[in-house]
Amino acid sequence: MGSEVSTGAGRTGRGRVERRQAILDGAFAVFARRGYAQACVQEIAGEAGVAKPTVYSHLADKESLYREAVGAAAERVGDRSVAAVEPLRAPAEAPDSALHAALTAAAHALLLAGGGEEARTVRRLACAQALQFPDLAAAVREHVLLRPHAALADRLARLTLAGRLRPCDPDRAAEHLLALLTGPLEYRPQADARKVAGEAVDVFLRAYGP
Amino acid sequence: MGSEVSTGAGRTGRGRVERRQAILDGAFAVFARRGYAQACVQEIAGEAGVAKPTVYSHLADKESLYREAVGAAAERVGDRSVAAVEPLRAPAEAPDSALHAALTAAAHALLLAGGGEEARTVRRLACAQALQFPDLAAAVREHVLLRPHAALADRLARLTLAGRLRPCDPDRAAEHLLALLTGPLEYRPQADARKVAGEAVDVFLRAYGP
DNA sequence: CATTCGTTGAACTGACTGGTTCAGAAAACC
DNA sequence: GGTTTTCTGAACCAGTCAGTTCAACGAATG
Repeated sequence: MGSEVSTGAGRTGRGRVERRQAILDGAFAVFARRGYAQACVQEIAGEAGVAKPTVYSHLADKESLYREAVGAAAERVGDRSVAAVEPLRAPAEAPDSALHAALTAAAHALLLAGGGEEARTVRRLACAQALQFPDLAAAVREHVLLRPHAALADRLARLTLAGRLRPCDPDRAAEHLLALLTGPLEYRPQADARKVAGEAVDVFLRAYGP
Repeated sequence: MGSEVSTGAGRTGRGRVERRQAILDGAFAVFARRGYAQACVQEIAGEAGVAKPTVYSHLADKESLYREAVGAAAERVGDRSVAAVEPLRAPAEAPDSALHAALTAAAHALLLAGGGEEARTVRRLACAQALQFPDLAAAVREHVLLRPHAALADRLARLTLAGRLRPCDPDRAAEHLLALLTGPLEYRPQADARKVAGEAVDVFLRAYGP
């Protein structure tokens, strides 16, 4: 009781939240390379440079470890994806080549955010335990899939209204653009992101251009 | 040794292979609803209407059960997908509307084969244990993803050569069409397959039509 | 009828691991 | 330096489940 008065921080001077974060980071790393069932709490503790009881003093059990670690990562990925779409606020009077460039840039950023290592891992982990933790899978889906889709659809709607795209359902258009982006990665995981983005935008604009 | 002479069948008069198949079917069902770790061999035996030692008399261990069951299902899905593309051998002199119709039919069939319950389950199971059985994941990928892609690319190449599509890389075109098909299912799992297929082909032909 | 072979049910072993406990070490605080 | 608190390491408990063993059973077979 005395220590919190003196420092004002959580409990032990400095390092309460940092240590919790270290544990969550370790948990994510271990879950990523072992999967849920194979990961043992012992190893997570080691990864975080901490003893097993310490882990349990921060998170209730293995399940919480998983939920917190994966959920936080999903949020990060979602944030990055939404941010990638944000610059797509086209000034109405720009030429068509600028639209093409802006779209390509956004597509490329989106691909880096949604196809990167962390994003891939999050999707795999969520899918792997979808039966056991369906609510977590739903939350990940919300962050990683639906939020970026909604953000992109918003931008496309504005572009359509500005006459930069042929009249269309922006939700449908967003689905198609995202599919054109992420689909090729399934078939060629090693493909150059910039090239994939360029091709996707080309096809998209041929179909949805004015 | 004596019995095979008399009946000519595997071992016990009738039912050796049928029983093995029943066990594999049971295994697939149980793995599908529990996941690998949660599934216990006892339940698989029950699902197949058989005792636990009988299971082990047909397959070596739980891992084999998983590999055989998932592998066989992946092969079925792959076969169905390839068959869906097969009718796309367009007579060269047909009108463009016939191309559109044929493409839509193939797309719809492809969607039913690759987006159906079994296909989804196979993908989930393979992805879930990808770390533990990477070779199985690769095999599933081969059957469920790469084989249909190659078959479709073949058809698109012939169509391109016949002047029915604008000159393009058929591999890339196949990726894009498949992406347009399966992508929307990620965002709207309940969507009408026929509608999704129609929209995908519309977009595809606007971008790749002659 | 006697034999043979696969099936069955049940019990058993062995390994693994999540989660807890506890006494002692280390560090922060005054 | 003395006090308090957290962290550590190790042992421990309990539950689960893969895989095995075995005696009894039943159906074909001769």
